[in-house]
Amino acid sequence: MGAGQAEDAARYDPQAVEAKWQARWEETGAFRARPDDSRPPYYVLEMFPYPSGRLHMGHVRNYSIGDVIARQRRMQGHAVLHPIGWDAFGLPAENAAIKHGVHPARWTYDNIAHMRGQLRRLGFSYDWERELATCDPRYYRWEQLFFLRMLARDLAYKRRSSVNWCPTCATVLANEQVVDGGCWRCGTAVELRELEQWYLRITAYAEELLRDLDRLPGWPERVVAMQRNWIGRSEGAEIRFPLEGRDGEVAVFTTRPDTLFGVTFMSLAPEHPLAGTLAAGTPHEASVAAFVARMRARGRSERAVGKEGIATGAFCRHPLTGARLPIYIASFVLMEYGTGAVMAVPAHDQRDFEFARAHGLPVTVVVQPEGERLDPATMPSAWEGPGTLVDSGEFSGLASEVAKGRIAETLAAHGRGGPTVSYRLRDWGISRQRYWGAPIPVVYCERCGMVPVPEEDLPVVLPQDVTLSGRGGSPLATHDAFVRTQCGRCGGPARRETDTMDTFVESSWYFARYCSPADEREAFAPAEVAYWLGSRGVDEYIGGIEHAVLHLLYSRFFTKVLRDLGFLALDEPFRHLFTQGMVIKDGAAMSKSRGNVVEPDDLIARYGADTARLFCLFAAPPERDLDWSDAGVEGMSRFLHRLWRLVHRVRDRLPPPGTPLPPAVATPDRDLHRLTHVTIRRVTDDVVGRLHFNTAISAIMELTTGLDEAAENAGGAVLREAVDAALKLLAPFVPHVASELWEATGHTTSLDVERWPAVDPAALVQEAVELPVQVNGKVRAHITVAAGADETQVLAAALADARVQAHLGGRALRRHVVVPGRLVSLVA
RNA sequence: GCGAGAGUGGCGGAAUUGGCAGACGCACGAGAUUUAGGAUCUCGCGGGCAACCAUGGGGGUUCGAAUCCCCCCUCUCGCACCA
Repeated sequence: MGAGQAEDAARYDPQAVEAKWQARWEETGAFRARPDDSRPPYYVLEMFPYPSGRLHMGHVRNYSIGDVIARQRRMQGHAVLHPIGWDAFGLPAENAAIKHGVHPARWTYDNIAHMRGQLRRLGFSYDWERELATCDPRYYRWEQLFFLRMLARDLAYKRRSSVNWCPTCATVLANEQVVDGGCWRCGTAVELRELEQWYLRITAYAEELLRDLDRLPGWPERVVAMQRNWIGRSEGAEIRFPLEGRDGEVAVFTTRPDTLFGVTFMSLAPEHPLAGTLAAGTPHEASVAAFVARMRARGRSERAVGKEGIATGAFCRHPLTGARLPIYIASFVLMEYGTGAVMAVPAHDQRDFEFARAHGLPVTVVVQPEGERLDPATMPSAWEGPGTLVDSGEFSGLASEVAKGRIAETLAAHGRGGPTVSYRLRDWGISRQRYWGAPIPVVYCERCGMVPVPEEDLPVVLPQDVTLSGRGGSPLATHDAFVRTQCGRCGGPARRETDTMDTFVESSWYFARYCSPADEREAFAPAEVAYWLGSRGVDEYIGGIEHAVLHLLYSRFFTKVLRDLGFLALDEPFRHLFTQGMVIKDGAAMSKSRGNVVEPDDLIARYGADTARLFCLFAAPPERDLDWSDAGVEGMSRFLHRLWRLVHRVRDRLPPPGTPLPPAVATPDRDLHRLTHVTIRRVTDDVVGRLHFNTAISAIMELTTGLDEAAENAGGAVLREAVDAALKLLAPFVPHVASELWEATGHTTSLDVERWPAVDPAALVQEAVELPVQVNGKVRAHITVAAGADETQVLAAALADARVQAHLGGRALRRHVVVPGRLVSLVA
């Protein structure tokens, strides 16, 4: 079709427009982040993706949200750091290698290349020069350094214990990575295995991690709550019960020291060290060993049914009364919590109660609730509430709350325990028996034992030439050239550690590395870190809620460790956290098995990136789940086409950019002028304050509708102001089409660096306002009064209205309320 | 059980501090234009003929409640034998 220029311009072609602007941004390095002391810094970060192969709509939404913030803050005059990278280690790469014979590195970097292309095609304003991949030795060498420094400070250590084992992934999982008794990645039921593992001492920071949650007002409450629960601080007492007839004691943790005189037996976890030894050489030995073996074979969730147990035949003594207490092994006692042993008080703990009834053990009531008398013989369940102590020696008669402290003190005086605090949080197990991860930089010397790799020998590079069988065991263990090495201390023969680190370690500090991703001498260049992170941390961190106690807890821990190691001057990594909702279609999350996946590539090919972004931002406020709607996408596309036509229709009437408004905007133009500034105010509030992009976009839509209606008659300068404002306000959402129209309306500057429009309060002033009038609580009329009218005038106008008169029906006015600018309320 | 959040038209959602409930978009209906359109434009669009009734249900506070208070129901998410 012999298209003239006019026809070309009249047609919005997103593909062409987007290609043009993406090329220009790349040429000019428009989004390069440089510290600039004349500007306030702003660091906006989205959780970096795992390079799974392709983006999904959740990514598009996540990164669209971040990009609006980045672009808007830039226009507000901030120097903005908006980086992107790849969480590139992990099991899928290794599984793909086993299945398809591709090397994990190849698979990973191919995926990165493809996904990088997708991100560029969406027009996100990243500083691509800061892109990093965690599988790059130039990245993980610093992680190995942190590990060595942690090792030197006893914040990293190795210990043998029972750990969560995923048989499908053939590796160990941290407690945080076990979800409902299954693997967080594949869902397979987790088994317990006895293994020697590396741990990071996150428990040393339990108190600070908990306390500083109060310093995170910019975090969603529920994430804070989840972390608080996860850390699980509880105050109570440690109490030690001496064993009968042998040396040693059983230590327990209890939150109810007040019930100490109600203890009738002891319960140990099957993994408790005493579980194997107490019955040794007695008639109980075989049955206890069998029970322990049976329990150990069970996973955590299988154990959670029923209250099984067995007597060891051994006894301990009550620390205050000397009473003889039988020791049991019980299925429900967890080795990971407290001391792995529980003092059983059946009258006042439901679990102990059920166990006692099942095993015919005595029940002793020592706390009587107010207005009730518990009878051990007939009570149907334990009384776990407060009350008055009975049968508790010198403590009888005390309120249970008071008795807690008294008994704990008395125990301390007798050297049998004392007040203490227990946490649910366990140390973070980071050993993984897999290949595609960062090597743990230690060696095992025949002479010196475990020896850290000297810092100057870092990085310990992951070898490329491995065979991945998928048959379990760390693949590195079979790599002779890797394993065989020299001791860094004595130079003798040594074996390398063949476990790799949990990939959550890499993602715990990447946000800081973005400050100086290419620095070869230091992990974090001080000047860059001081500027971008300072003591504030990331200004806005955006991602899914699923990492509430994984990544987000580990990152907080790492930040505090790096601070204490002198790498950062930061207490908390993320000043403000934004958790976006999921993308839902047909009532469920998009997934291949459901067949409800929308491919970003298809969407972009059909409508362009601007439409894809706009829909993600418009369909719901970002913290809520987003219901996908193909028709809704059409609507967004229509809006952009309409905008395009509108701007091209009016562009010939626009005076040159920068034409000043007349000193006083005259009446027919006032409405558009006012609408422009009302919109600026609404959009600014929504984007800066609440991050409610859906309402910001609808406000801009209203402006374009108003513009459309006023276009024929509006004066040039006011029209220019409205068009410019609309394009600037749209720039963060739909940067390509906004830039193109900006250029089409005669601007020679780049829209990306334009200043965000400011509200002119004078423009908001109205000459007359319409007010609703309520009579006895119902709106009965509308009156128009001068904007500055005082209460008397407004009331007079309301009473003069015929409909108001009719509804008053001649009755006397009993009361009136005039809210200036809002309404009039009359009571008759 | 504990913790967090949500419940508003046919649908997604709006109402920022108690002040005109339903902005904006979708879907739908009518019309215009068009060779045609799943393009574009205009109008309409919670229910009810109306008085009125409507923000999960029931009470309350108030001149006025989607919004605040009390009780209840439903749904989503997280944690859960944590001693």
